[in-house]
Amino acid sequence: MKQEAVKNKKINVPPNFIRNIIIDDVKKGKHGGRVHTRFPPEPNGYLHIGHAKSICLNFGMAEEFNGLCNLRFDDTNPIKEEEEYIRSIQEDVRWLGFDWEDRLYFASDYFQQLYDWAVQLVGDGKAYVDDLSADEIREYRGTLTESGRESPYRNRSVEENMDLFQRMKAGEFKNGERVLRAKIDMSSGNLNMRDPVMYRILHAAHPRTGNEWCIYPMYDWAHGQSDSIEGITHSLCTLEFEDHRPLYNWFIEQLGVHAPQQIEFARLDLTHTILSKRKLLRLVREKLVDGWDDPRMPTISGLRRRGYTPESIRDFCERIGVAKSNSVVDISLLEHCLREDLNKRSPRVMAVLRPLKVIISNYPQAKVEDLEAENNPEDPTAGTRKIPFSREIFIEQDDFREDPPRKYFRLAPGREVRLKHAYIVKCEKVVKDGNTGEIRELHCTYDPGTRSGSAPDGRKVKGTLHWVSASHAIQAEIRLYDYLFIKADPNDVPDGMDFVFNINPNSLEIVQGMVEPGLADAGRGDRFQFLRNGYFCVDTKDSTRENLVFNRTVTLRDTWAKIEKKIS
RNA sequence: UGGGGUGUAGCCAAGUGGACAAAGGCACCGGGUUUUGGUCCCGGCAUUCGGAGGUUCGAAUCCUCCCACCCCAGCCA
Repeated sequence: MKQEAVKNKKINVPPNFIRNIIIDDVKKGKHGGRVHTRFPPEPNGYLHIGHAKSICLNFGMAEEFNGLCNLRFDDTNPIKEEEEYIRSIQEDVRWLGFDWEDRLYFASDYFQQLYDWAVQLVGDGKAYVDDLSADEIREYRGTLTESGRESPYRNRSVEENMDLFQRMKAGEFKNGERVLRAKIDMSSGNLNMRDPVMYRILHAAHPRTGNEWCIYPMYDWAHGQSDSIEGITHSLCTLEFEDHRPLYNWFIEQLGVHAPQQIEFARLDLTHTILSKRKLLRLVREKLVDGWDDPRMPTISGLRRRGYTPESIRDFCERIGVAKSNSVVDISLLEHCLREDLNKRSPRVMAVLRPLKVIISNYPQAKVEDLEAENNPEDPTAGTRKIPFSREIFIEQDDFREDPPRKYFRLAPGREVRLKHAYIVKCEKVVKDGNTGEIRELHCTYDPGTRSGSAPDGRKVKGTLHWVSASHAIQAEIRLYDYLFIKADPNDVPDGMDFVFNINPNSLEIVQGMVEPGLADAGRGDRFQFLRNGYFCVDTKDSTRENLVFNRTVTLRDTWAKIEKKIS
């Protein structure tokens, strides 16, 4: 039995090329068989589902091979980085279920070491101070097809470079006046090797180091060396860094320090979603959404507020695999993982989104019955609860059709339907507004012999509706979320337009619904399945005891919607 | 003749010369169960691996050429 479980676990974890490399390295005893990874976010925005892929990979590989995974902030650009992001990123990684223990690091922790190493390279004649302006450096760099030219300052003496670099650090020069560059090869086909900038002058306060520094290392100079300092064995990053790898290796080799192996994988892309930090920032800044944690955002905080579980996100990250081809994952896979998890764990509850009053004419005026309802058919241990039933109830407007289409087996004039956990009722009369013709209420009769829903005569009733007792139900604000972008590819826009063009105008619809009375005690963040509707959670920001607010996490699969679409 | 990558079903993705007339998942399409048109269960869904040649008894896997797409010219990461 146990063996089977182990086997099943193995089967469920799809192999990927990174795991294969690590297995191989461990087998060969590389790095003493050690596995040490890191998740290295830049604190310039909130984490999103794409980062979750990287987090799961890095922490996952470490866990699988009894290794370690660090959390390291790549905070080398004080102009873009903020404390708020440092805070939120930690919260999100933790919420996803990962633990960096005492290994919280910052590239800025290594500024002094990085500087000392830079001095070493200057001393070795492998780095030089360049006085060219940014524009000139670009010109000298050449183009994709033409070789670059060497800077006139490239062959300064070690002494002069040393002096200038120290003065850069001392704050003698203004922003942009000079940079430190590695002396590599201006004719390389790889632009990253054409004397990359290592340090730029930035007279800006850093969230962590304050005004201690006015020169800041560039990514290429900081990242690999940080990896090395931390003893990272496998430095996993995304595809766009593939042609930085030669530079990554070059620095490590010049320094002769511990050499981590950089391995690149394809970043996640999702349909109906945008995962560019720049674009997400724009949605926030232009108030096209209600902040980073708007439930329509693909950010971890948005998904959390929407009602996603960390388990479902981790499952998703496992299922999409890890490879090197650029791909766009269908968001329905994410939703599938979500539903699968929520189905197992969510208590069922009845809530009517768009109420239609039903009067059960043959039910006694003042009578109230407490009916027993199971909390979760998927989980027998979830128990049961009592829900009140009375003469006047609300059902969903969608559950009644005056002129029902084919295959519709909900309520219609003269038809019978079962009320979940209650009785079979029959629609006797439709009451309409005299002026508008709008359906006001329904008059039904119930069959007292069908309590709990089954008929003693054995007659079959196809439809089962959810409902709430009108006088007992409580009102709640229900926020119905849909995709933020109408098109699978939000960037597919007419000439001159951008992704904002594809924002779904109906991504949020707010209704005042009626929910069963037991929900009065629901606390922020609690998740439920609203029977036949979907999964909902109590909003963590706006919900109060007096004014319950629910977010729709995801709908239930809706076979009827498909049938209806087909027959119409 | 710039460099670096990738191409397996609508979408992800295993597979790295022989038990492959190519796993698995999502989506989709049928059917069954069902007091959620939910869940669950069963079945279908690539004679073919970007294309063309070649090597081999045997190729998605090796070789050659070609095609398509992605990334790189920040003192961003």
